[in-house]
Amino acid sequence: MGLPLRRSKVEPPPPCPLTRSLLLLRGAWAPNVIWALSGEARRFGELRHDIPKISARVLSARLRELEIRGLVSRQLLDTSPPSAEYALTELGREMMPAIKALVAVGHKLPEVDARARKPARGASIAGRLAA
Amino acid sequence: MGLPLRRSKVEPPPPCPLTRSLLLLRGAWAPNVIWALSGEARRFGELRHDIPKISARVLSARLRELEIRGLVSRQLLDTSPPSAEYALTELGREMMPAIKALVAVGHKLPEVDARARKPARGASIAGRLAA
DNA sequence: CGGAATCCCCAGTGATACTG
DNA sequence: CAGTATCACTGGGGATTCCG
Repeated sequence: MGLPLRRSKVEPPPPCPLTRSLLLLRGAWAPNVIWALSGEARRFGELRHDIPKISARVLSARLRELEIRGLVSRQLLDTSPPSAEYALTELGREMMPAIKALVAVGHKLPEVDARARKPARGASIAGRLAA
Repeated sequence: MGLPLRRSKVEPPPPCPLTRSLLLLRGAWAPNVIWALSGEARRFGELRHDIPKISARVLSARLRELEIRGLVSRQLLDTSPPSAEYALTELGREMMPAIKALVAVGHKLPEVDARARKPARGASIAGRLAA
């Protein structure tokens, strides 16, 4: 799979129906970027400000990926100094209801520490749930 | 390294409304696991068979995490040899419509190579879209 | 059979500096 | 302001092995 150069040695999981849409939400910062764009169009610098701690490198990468995947549009503004404006595409706006449905269910989830992925030795599930 | 400086261990991104639900879909195999459970209850070995190539280690980790997060229930069956049965909880079933909405939008997405995240030098976006 | 412990690798991210 | 180049590090995941 892949462009001529640099194939990944790590074989990806077989795709499931969810795969296509989840590709958009992959990456630690993708959700924040999409959410920040769910309102009105934003410029690069605005996004950096809206999403504290995100690095320019990652923001740039996620925006470019979302653009390639058809969720985000990029418009170079002929201003001085130059600026760029990002917005959700039609497809991007179509996806928002699905996203919001997910958010709604998320609110009903029990609060669990992120470390749930890294089970402490000897700690029982009950213990972690009770904490 | 010198002294035990508690160097920042990859600070997680600030949470956004999506974060909570996306924690469930994190990990390369989580979508497959959830999808495999969306029908009827399955045993550990059945899941390994349903999800080709998944390692026991990862399947176990994802199931445990989903259990902790309240999406999946685990029932130890008192059989011989011992077996375990996994199923979506009430909350898990509540999440399925949201998931399916996401799947529906996914079908409308343009087919883009997974390598979109690793832009090749000099290759234009248009070029990758046309490919 | 269901799962935990160990070892290793690499894709994604952060930090910083630099360019247009 | 809007990105890109380079380096270093981390932890998720694969493979294998061992346990109840």
